[in-house]
Amino acid sequence: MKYKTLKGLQDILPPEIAVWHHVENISRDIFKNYGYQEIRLPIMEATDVFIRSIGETSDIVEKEMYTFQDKGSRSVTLRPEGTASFVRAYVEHHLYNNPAPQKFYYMGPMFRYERPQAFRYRQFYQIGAEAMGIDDPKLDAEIISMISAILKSIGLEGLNFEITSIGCKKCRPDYRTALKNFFSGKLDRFCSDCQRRYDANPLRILDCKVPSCIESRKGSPPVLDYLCGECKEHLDRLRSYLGLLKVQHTVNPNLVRGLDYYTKTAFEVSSENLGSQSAVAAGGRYDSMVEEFGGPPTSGIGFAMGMERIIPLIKNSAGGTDGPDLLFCPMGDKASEKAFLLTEQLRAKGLWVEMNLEDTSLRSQMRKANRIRAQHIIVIGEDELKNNKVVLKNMTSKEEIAAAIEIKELLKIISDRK
RNA sequence: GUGAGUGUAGCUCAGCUGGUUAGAGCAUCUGACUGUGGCUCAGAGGGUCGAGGGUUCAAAUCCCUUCACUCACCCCA
Repeated sequence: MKYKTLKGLQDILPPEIAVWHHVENISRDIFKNYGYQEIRLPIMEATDVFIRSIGETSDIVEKEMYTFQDKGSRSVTLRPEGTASFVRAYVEHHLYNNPAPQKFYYMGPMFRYERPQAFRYRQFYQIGAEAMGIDDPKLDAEIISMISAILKSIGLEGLNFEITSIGCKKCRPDYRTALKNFFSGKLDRFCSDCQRRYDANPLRILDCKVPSCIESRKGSPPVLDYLCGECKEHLDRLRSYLGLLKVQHTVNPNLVRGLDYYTKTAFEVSSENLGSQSAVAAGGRYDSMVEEFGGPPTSGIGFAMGMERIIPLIKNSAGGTDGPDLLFCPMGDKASEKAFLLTEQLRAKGLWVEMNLEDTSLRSQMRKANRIRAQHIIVIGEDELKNNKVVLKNMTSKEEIAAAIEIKELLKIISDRK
């Protein structure tokens, strides 16, 4: 084999596409009910768009971006996630001038240069949404409830919703200092990654899974104790709204997002059935990114869900698809030409029509009709041409009906029996 | 970037401690008294056994190297 897909990329073939459409259609329907409109964004941006938003020290920026120079020597990057591009567009097109909240959704491929693994690809597809201009936690609750509605409608079970608050510009620095103070004396007890994290992003030490680090960080100051009044109230109200909407969830103070732009609310939806890549959807609030991108102070909240993680969770996803409404089985050149014409004419009338293009035995044509699940067939040969009559056979009921070789009549018979 | 596992037909795999033209099931195509399918039966096509090197009279099988894939760590959707 000469060529193969690049590592971590995959072809999605027709049988599976049906499931993708299923997920996409449900999402679109529910987004519509919640007032979200589709937005389509480029799959690459100036590299700075991602560095400035996701964070210089984040894993994504440090080692996972597909970055290259274009022919004009500009550094461009294939988007590793959707929100940064979205905020760029939001500011570029002054979308904040529309009545708040402005709500958008998108679906499309993202790119991260990681070692592929089960449910993890280098090109992966996300469905995401962003709601802008309102900092009331009702919006947080609404978006989490919407995710729940989508996933429930898709039919997923065994999902856990976790939420937390990671503070804001005002209170996070205090917490950061408190953490560093706590760790500073015993840094040698942590793994090399954590020692690096100490300077880069001490919050990530809380998420380390190395046993000695888990042990050594016991008694570290809890995030929630350091939230400012505003952040604390935000979280409390979010919880009460989620309760009102009956969205089951737990608070996980150690939930750490890999993106630096989050403020206040962060959340993650995980599945028990995905092995080690358990995150199905995740998101959070970002109340200062618009301003950092040159727009007016505007709060925002968004999420993304991973298609490759949702699709394997869908049960009995393999559905048998029907074949063409009609298949012509011509015998001989003359008949084949007539069938060729009729096929085109009936297609123009809105039917799915196929014909056997190879001159093989009727038996083999019938076999093929069966295999492609043709709903009806018409055998057309010398006799049929001479008499201007054909027999239309229903392949499931075996019922046969005589008909004139005439578009209107064929169309009517097939439409009636569909 | 680190660690482990696996590479034989389109797919799933068999091939024991090395021994003649490498197998099965499924799938594909064809045929079964010349124009009617799904079942059955018969047959056909399809593999440089991931690649390169080595040991041997002899390698899919043993050794080395390499590549690819998979899973896990890190991190994440």
